[in-house]
Amino acid sequence: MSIEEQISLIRSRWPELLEERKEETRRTIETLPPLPNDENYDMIVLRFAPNPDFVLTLGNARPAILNYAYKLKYEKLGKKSKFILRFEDTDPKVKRPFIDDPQVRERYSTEELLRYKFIIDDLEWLGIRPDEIYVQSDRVVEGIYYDVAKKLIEIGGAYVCTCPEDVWRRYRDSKQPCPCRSRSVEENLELFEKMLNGEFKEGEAVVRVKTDMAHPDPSVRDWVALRIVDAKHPRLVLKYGENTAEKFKVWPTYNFAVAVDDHLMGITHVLRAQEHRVNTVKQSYIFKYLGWKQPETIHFGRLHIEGATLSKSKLRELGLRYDDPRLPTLAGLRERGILPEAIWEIMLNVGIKPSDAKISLSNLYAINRKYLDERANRYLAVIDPVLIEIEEIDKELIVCEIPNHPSYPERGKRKIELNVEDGKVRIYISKNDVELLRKRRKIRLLELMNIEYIGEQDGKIIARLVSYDLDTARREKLDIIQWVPEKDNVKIIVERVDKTPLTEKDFVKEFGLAESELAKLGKGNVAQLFRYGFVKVIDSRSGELVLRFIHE
RNA sequence: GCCCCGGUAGUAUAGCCCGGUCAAGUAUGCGGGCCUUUCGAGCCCGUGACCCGGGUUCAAAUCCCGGCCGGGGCACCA
Repeated sequence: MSIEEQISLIRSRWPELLEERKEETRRTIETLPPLPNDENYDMIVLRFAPNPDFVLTLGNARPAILNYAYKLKYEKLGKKSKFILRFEDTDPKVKRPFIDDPQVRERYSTEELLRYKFIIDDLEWLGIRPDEIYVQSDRVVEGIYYDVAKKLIEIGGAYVCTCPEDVWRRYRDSKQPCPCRSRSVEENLELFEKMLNGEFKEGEAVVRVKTDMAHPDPSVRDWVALRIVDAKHPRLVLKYGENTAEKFKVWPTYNFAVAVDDHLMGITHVLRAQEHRVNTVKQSYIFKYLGWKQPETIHFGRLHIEGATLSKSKLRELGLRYDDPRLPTLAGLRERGILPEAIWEIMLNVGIKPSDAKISLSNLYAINRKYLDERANRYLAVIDPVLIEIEEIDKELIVCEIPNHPSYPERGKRKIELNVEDGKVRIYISKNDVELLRKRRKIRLLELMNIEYIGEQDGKIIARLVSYDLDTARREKLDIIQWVPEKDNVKIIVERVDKTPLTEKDFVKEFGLAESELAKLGKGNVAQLFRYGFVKVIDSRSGELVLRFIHE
């Protein structure tokens, strides 16, 4: 029955079913709740600000997609809107940029690494194209943060603190100001100049923002805006050479750089994870001192995925390639066969609510399957092949046709010819199905014929032809199984990753045979193997086809 | 320990701001059926949740208080 026929059947018999069905409430860009106070802005400016210390993970996809989704949403509503990509690479030591790793060096040119192309590629894959791109280490060289820091010192909003860290902590914990806090503006400017000139070593001087020494959260009390880091920034080394990189050792902290840049870039709305909640408070002091308008902020919960960590540092510790299909990096998911549409759907579905969300694998697969199903053609393949000889064939040659995709007949069919010798034809079936055949006795070979089990001889199964027609199989409710010709076939190796990330040291491999047509699919294409699952072609060079199992 | 933020079925989400139309919707999962030359897709049916206790109210998933549980932060990381 076609869908139309089914609907009309239901309509005639149970009309109330159709009428009472409530509308689906699937999340789309249109159904995202409006951003706070959006009417106060002529243009909505959003940003995604990753640290380029690794490629993007599924966790980063949430802020990336949500921010971009709002840009698209407001554009659709006829409002001007902008999406900025900003690389926050202001820690050359603890969070070194991921540009000197051999994995990226072999794939990207120096020019590309300076642009942190590996992240731009991840976004591109998601269909995200930033309107503007900034790199904070460039802005350090341009002196942007130093200028704002000077201004802040001049208006008495910041001071240079030369207390040793442990001494400062004691002041902080007892809510008392340290002696540095009362230094004159002139003194502070002079000391700051010395910091910039390299007259202090790491840890000897920092610029602190005057906040509130009695603030209930100790980390808010006179937080550090700039500090000295005794390491050459790898990106600056690559771009300008050792000597120049040597000169820039005063780096803004996250909160300072974010406050300055959010203002300078005209960001109107910040959508970020809830771990940044206190940072909004810290940053508010900068905005108040300088008379800037602080962006509207929305904090959403953290994202978890079943059976995997999304922590970049932990993922790096695994020592795998960043695009290993076992990894929940975007590059890994891409290799695995997960489609960007599926990631978008999940992120829009999870939305911007403040509670944490755990994505289950079965949910991810179900959504991905929906998109994969229409683009993956169907092929015959068997795992652990067992030869089966079918007797009593009454033809010289058997020709059958397999539809490329049962749901889309317009995609055509392909022919498979089987030679008959002495009234016998030989094919392979999966070891799994042998048991089925023994038990049920009769079985239908998909698009080929109905057979009956006779016995076993020299490791092969002996069966006989019952009939070719489908009606017999239907009438007798025969199981339908897939098969592969004895001669015209190709070896396959399927790599399976059922856990993300790895719990096994190696991939689980399954060996089998597929119809030779499958070998025509190029690397990177997806297929569905009948009664097995969706696979992606990862190598087809050596006569053996290497496939990656995506999911059922 | 201190400071924040959460808590709707296995999972995710809608509703909560502006209490009644919510004996709680949707997706996925799970169970069953139909359809189909796949264990895929599609269609149908079923399953299953408002953390607990008080309060306010004619009426609470929705408002208030307390508890419990979970998460995040407490860096010269981002």
